[in-house]
Amino acid sequence: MTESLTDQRRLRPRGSNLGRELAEKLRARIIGGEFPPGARLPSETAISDAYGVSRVTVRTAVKLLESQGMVNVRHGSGTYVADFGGQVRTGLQELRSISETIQEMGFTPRMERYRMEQRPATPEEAAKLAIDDGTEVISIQRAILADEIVMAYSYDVIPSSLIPASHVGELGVDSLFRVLDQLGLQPVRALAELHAVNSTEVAWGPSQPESGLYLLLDQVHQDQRGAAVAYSRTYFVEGRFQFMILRTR
Amino acid sequence: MTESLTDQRRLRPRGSNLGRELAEKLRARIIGGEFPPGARLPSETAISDAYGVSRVTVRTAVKLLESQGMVNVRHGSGTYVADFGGQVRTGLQELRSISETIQEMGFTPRMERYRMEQRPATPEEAAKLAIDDGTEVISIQRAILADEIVMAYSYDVIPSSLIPASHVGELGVDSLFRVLDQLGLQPVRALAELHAVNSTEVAWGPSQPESGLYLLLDQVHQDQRGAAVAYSRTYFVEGRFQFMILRTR
DNA sequence: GAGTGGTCTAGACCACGCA
DNA sequence: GCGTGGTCTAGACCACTCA
Repeated sequence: MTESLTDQRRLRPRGSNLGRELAEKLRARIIGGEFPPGARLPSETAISDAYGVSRVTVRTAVKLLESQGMVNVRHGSGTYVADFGGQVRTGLQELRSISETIQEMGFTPRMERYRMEQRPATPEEAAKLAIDDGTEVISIQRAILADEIVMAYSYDVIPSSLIPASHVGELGVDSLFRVLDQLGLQPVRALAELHAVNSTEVAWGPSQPESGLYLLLDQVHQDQRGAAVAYSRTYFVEGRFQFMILRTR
Repeated sequence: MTESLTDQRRLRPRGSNLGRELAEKLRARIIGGEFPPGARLPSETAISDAYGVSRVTVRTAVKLLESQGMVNVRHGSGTYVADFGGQVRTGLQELRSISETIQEMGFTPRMERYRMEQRPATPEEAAKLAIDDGTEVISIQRAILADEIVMAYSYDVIPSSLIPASHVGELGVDSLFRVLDQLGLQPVRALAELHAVNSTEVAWGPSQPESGLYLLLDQVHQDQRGAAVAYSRTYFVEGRFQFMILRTR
């Protein structure tokens, strides 16, 4: 391996780090089929040598993959690729763009904006966003697709004051994360609530899921200073998106 | 600080580590009022000196506290005690007994065993528990109540070999965690999958929830060695139990 | 016993905030 | 400009698995 990760340090995108990058590369190799489910990854020292990074860095990468349910680590034995049956799978505790997640699992993400309007915040939205009742917000309804199949319907609310007119057009078309990122409002944490929902009023348009069964992720996104930047209710169509979480004591 | 954490290495309980211990000590000082909400903790180097551990270890401790919503870390400024308003908010990412959680929310937990049998594992169960097809397992169906209201219906499977006959009677009556703990099989991690479920076949007995809507926590509990000790499918009645999770980048 | 992951250290340099 | 947290390294030793 002649290409060292550290050489590219200056070119790295924001919010990235060597561990994260290494995790991406390993994930790509896993999805690419080089390491099929059940296969053992090279040892941590071997990976460390191959990529020219320290073992500590390798370990942060492996831990990330583990928390995403991508691999299982067995002390004294090795790190093995998990069997996630080709489904989109993601670790809940890590805040990431849905589009990114879809892409990394080897599918093509797309947004479809259904409706967007500017209106006063409802009391509930105002409470979630910690703004005054009736403050102007931009409300967006969009569908999130992977390979043209709807993964989720999302209802997002953002205080209008955060979005300059020049960027409004991108909302609901591009990834919400990407838009916020460009404005320096990258969410770094989200306080999320989980619910099961059964309703025919969530979806719109053609090809609505038959069951009407969703996993609702009700979350407030916060920026680095702890300020609320967005309130999202994202309804994931049950069975199309796999949420997992590594719970530890 | 004369008492160095590293000196006690041999006395440390299993499954612990310096970072976790340090987090406990810091948490105790925070709860004890030494650092009230909004206060800044000593710098990482200062803590590292005071406790005789490396800064890397301090950072793992601080990260743990941050993931529990105990502190907010601000780059270039410091680490501040969060204002958690007296509320006990149990995050999903932390593995705890449901009974314990119910108790901490001020309710009285109770188990109601509906059915228990010993039988060969189904292929799916065997796969989850990493045992051979057809290995004998104990299957338990129980309801978990808080103040006599059903919070969840749980379907648990445990390899028979793990449970001595003397403890079988407690299964499904006492907290599963407590029973496993007594056998030295305390789960330290669980790989959980989340699903929305709508079914009338989950619940039993009288006073079944009308909606049939559940949040399913499908999880494999593992002990310290990574061995699967139990496979649980717990159906939480939607709306009666609140799951929160702090997602971070 | 060889090889794997688990833990920890000391030290370096970078990026950010704040006065 | 100084102090803070953010990242990364090289190396050490321990605990575990498996042949």
